[in-house]
Amino acid sequence: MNASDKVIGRLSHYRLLLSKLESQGKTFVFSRELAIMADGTSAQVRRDLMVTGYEGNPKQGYNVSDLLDELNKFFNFSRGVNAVLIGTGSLGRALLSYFMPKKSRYNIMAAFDSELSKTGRIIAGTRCCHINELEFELKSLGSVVAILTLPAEAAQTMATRLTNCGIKGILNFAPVRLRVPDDVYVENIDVTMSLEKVAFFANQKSEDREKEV
Amino acid sequence: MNASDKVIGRLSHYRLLLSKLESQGKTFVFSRELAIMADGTSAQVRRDLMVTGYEGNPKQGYNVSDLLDELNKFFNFSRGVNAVLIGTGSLGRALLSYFMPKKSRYNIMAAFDSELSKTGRIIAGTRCCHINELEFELKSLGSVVAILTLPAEAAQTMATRLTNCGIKGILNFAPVRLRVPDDVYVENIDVTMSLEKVAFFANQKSEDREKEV
DNA sequence: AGTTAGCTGTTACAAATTTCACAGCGTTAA
DNA sequence: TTAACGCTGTGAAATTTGTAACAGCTAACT
Repeated sequence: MNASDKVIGRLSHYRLLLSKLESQGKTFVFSRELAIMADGTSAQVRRDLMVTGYEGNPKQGYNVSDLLDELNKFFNFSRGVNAVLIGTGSLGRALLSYFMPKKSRYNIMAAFDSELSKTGRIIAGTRCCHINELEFELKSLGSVVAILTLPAEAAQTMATRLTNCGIKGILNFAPVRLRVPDDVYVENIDVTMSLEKVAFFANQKSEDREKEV
Repeated sequence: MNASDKVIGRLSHYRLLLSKLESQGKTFVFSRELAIMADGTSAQVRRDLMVTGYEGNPKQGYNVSDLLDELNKFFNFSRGVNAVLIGTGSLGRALLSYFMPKKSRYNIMAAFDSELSKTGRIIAGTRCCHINELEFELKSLGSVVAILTLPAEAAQTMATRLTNCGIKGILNFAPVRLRVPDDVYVENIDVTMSLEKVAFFANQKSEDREKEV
């Protein structure tokens, strides 16, 4: 099975929508309804769901709970998602509170920082270790993904260290494209770039409006 | 001129790379070099740069400063990017420090929150107003984009309020697809979805590796 | 001045992604 | 039981996005 990046992103979104619907007590949902919530088309929803193998019912649509189970199986998150976070600057700390350990399926097992003043503490329920202990800690943690919230200059070095430890997935907030082996997946979130995109298109839309008048 | 979302994103990235190169004293750069830094191909770089109209030199490549100027002109950020931020939770505050007012070209003019306890203060150099003052404040601020860092439940209501005020661009961190008029651009950053993508592909890559053996 | 090497700009091609369209099916209603 | 409706699953078309290839040019060298 090979699904593209985009399909996986949307499936994750459908998963979220379905869990909302389930908690609202809805038992069946049509592709069209999901499409509206996900800002897509019904054909796209159906096509995306094909990769999971789950089949809907021509009259009732999709069974919310069953499809949700199927997606959870598909994502294979039975034991939740385990991660480590590197860099406890303001963004790193914000993510630690965001994924605060409790009912969430996302567990940040440990945070790391190079500044001694920040280590040895608990931040938002997560223990913060010195970066020197990275390799040692990762050995006992097993399979995890890494969240990189550190300055651009330090990101590549850290990515290399992480891949050397066998890390296969990195969520990178540093505005740098990381060079990693083929068997490692990197997802970039570049807030500045996104903001510039928004500003650009906002500008453009304003200008379009002016022209029309 | 109509450039796609993706092209604009990459141009923004080139802009960042060029400003780094300029500060390093590099005067000329080849499409191939930019491609390596941006994790793309040289053809794509050249193709992307076509939309700006700037032309390079077949022997020396692109003049770093000139191309940077051209891109700044293209993005029309001469007076910087002005934004307001809605929601001063942990993520909102992290972004306020990230875009801390100083040499940055990104100015968060004001932050808003519905909790009275958080308003009337200065957070990371940005004054925080009560959400009731949104419409009033926006009038005096002129053209800005909005950054939404608030709970999913509140996002749609706020998006509607913002578009009613004439906002044309929204950077949305809430895990909801916003319904806005056609002349408003929305860029979504969904950290949870991105993390799930990373976890999924990391899983897959690990499995692929096991099969090969 | 003429030649050469190698990069750019751009067109043509290829791949990926989305949308269309419709056969087939399951439920409902008569 | 049968008929009808309307949704799903999916092959095929359309669109979008990325890649390849090459003519043309410019600096450097003879």
